[in-house]
Amino acid sequence: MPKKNPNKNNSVTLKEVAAELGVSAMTVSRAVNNSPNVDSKTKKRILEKAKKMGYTPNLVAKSLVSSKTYTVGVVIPEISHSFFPDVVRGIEEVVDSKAYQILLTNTSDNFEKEKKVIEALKAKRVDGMLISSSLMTDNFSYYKELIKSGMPIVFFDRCIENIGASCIKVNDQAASQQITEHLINLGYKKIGYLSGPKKVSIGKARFDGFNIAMIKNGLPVDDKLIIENGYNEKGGYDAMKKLLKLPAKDRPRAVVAVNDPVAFGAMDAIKDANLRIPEDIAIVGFTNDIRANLVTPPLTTVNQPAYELGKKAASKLIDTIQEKGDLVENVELITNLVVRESCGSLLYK
Amino acid sequence: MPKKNPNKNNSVTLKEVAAELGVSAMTVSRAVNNSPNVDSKTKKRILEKAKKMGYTPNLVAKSLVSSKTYTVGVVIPEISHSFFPDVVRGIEEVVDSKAYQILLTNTSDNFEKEKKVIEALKAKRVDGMLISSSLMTDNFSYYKELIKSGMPIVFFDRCIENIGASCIKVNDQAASQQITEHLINLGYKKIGYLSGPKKVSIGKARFDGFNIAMIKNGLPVDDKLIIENGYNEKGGYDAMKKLLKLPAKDRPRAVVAVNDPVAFGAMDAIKDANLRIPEDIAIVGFTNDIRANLVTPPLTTVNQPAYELGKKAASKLIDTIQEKGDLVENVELITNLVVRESCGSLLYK
DNA sequence: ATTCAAAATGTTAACGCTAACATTTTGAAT
DNA sequence: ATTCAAAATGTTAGCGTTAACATTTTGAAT
Repeated sequence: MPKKNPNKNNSVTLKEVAAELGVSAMTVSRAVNNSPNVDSKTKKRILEKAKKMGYTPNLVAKSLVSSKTYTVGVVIPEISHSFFPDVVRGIEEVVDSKAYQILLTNTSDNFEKEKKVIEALKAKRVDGMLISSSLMTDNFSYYKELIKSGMPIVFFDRCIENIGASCIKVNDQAASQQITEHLINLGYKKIGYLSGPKKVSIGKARFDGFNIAMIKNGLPVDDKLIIENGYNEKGGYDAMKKLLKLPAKDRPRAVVAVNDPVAFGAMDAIKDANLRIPEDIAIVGFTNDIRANLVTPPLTTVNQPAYELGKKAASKLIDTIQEKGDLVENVELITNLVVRESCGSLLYK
Repeated sequence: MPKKNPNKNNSVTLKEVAAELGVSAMTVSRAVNNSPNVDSKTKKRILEKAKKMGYTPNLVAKSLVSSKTYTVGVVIPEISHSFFPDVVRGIEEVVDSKAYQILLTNTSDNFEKEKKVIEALKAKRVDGMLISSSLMTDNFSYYKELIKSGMPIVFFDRCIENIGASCIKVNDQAASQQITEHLINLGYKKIGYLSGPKKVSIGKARFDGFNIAMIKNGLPVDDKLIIENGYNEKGGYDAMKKLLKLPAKDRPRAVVAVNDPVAFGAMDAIKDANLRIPEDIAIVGFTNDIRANLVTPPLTTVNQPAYELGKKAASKLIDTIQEKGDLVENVELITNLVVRESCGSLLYK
C-alpha cells in the first residue's frame, strides 16, 4: 500500500519530468503543449519520459495562470424528468466538442439554493454559466450584478430577459395560446388552467398565452379555475384535486396544464375521481415529455425541442465566452402542437 | 461597456481587499475563512469591505495549494433515459450536502471517449470519480493504473469488480435469473434473450442469470434466440426484428430484455409485425424505467433503485476521499420483481 | 511601570504552470 | 574559420492562495 500524505496528491509535475531529463521545466511545458521551437528529438524524449512517469498536466495550475477553466456551470431546477436530461445531453454534446466540461448543479426550484450554487460556480471560476432560473421576477438585481461582473451567462428555457444576457427558449406564450385555442376550436368553453409559479418566466408566459386565447375568443377567465402549484406531477395532482372539489357544474370541461408533468399528475387525479379523459375532462400539456404518448390517453401537448435547445444554448455560451458574434441574443426555437387523444373534441356530437 | 482583457478575469483578490484596508493578505485570508486569532473588529471591517468590493474566493488558487477541488467526476454512458438521471439526482443530493459538485461527462457507451473524459477529469484534479463503465472485460489495465495512482474511484451499476475500487450495483445476475424463472413458471419454454454487449458487466451478469434459470429448469438455451445489440431502444428494435425474421415455428414465445429501453424497442418491433404482447410474444425488461408502467401493455420488469444507487455510490466515494471506513466495498442493492402485463401467462388456458 | 504569554498580524515561500524575456546552440552563408 | 540570424533552451516572476514561521500588539498579573 503506497503511503501518501492525505492532503497532497502524488502526481508527477513538469519539474519532475524536467529533472529526470536534465532539461528545464519550460522545455517540458513546451513539449507537452506542442509549442513551436522545440527540437523534435528533445520533444520525443520528453513525451516518452512524461508518459512513462505518468505525467498528467495540472489544469488547476494552468487555470490559475490563464484564468480559464474550460468548465461551464449548468444550473437546472431538476434533473429527473425527460426535459432537462435531454437539454443536458444537448449541452454536453456541444460543450464536449469544444473541449469544455460541465459542472452540473440542481436547484430543486429553490432560489436560495440557486444563489448558493452560483456562488460556488463563481468561486470555481467557471468560464460561463447556463442557467434555467427559478428566480422571482421581482429580484433581478442578483443576476444584473453577476452579468455586470463579466461572467458570461446564457439563460435557457426559464429565462430572465433583457438584463444583458442571452436567452434561448421556445415561444412559450404563443405556443400556450395556440394549444388553448386548439381546445377552444374543439368546442370547449369552460377551460381551467393548472399553473406553475407565475414568478418563473415560463409560468407567466404560458399563463399569458392562455389568457390571450381565452379573451380573444370571448371566453371568460374564471379565477376559480386557475390553480397555481409546482411544476411537477405532485403539483398537478394536488391542483387538479382542488378543481375537482368544485361542484360538478362549476368544474372545467377542459384543462390546460403548464407542462406535461403537471398534466400527468392531473390525469391521475381525474382518474382517481373516476372521471374519464377526455369524455369528462379534456386536458393538454406542454413539453412533449417522453411519457406524453404513453399515458392513457396519449397527451396532446406542445413539442419543445429540448435537445436542440441545449445545443443552441451551449453554442451561444461558448460564443459568448470566446467573444464571437453578437454578444446578447434572444432566440426562440420553434415548437409544434402535437395532437393526441387527451384533448378529445366536442364537435360533431 | 467595461473594457477587459479577454485572458484575465477582473475579479477582486485577497490582496486587493488587503491593500484597500492596509492589512496583509494573510489577515484577509484568515477573516474570510473564519480562522481563529483575528480581532473581531478587524474581521468585521474586512468582511464588509470584501463584500462591498465583490470579493469571491478563488478556489482555483485554493485548490492549487490544498490539492483538493471539492469536485467529483461522474462518468455515465448516457444521459437521457430515466435510469441515469435518477442516479445523478441521488449523486447530486449527497455530493451537494458535503459541499462537493459534479463534473458530468457522457461517454455514449464508447470506451475511447471514456478514457478521454477520464484523462480530462484527472487533469482537472477531481477529488474522485463515480464511473459506470462501458469497459471491455478484457482491458482492466487502464483502470488498474488509475486506481493505483491513488485516484478515489467508485463504480456504479456497470462495475469493474475486484480491481481495488468499490462497486455499488444491484444483484444483476440473481434478478435476471429471477425474472427469467418468472417466465418459466408462467409456462413459457421457448425463451429468447435480447442482450447488450456482454463485455459490459451488466451485460454478462444478466445474461448469466438468464442462462442459469434456463439450465436449472432444464430448458434449452438456443443460440439463435440470443441477439446481442446496444442498450437502447434502437438496439432492442433491431434485435427483435432479427428474431422475428425466424420462421414462425422457431420464434421465441417469450423474450427477456437486458433492460427496459431494449424491451421498449422490442415491443415496437413486435407491434410493427402485427403480433400481440403477450398473447403472441411475452416480454420482460430490467430497470423499471419511468415508462415501464405506461407502455402498452405495461412492462414486467426488475425494479432497480436508481436514486438510492446514486446516493449510495456518492456516499461511498466521499467516504473514500475522506478516508473513512473500509476503503473497498462491494454493495448490492435490493431489486424487486415488478409484475405487470407484458409477461402474460400460459397457465390455466 | 514592568513583564510576558497570548492574541493579532505580518512575511516568506510554495502549490504547478507559463508569459516574457535572456541566453546558448545550431548551421547556412560568407 | 568566422559571422549571425534563427532555433532551441533557460531563467525569472507571477497567477491567488495558505502553511509555517516571525514579529508586533495587547492586556492581565505583578
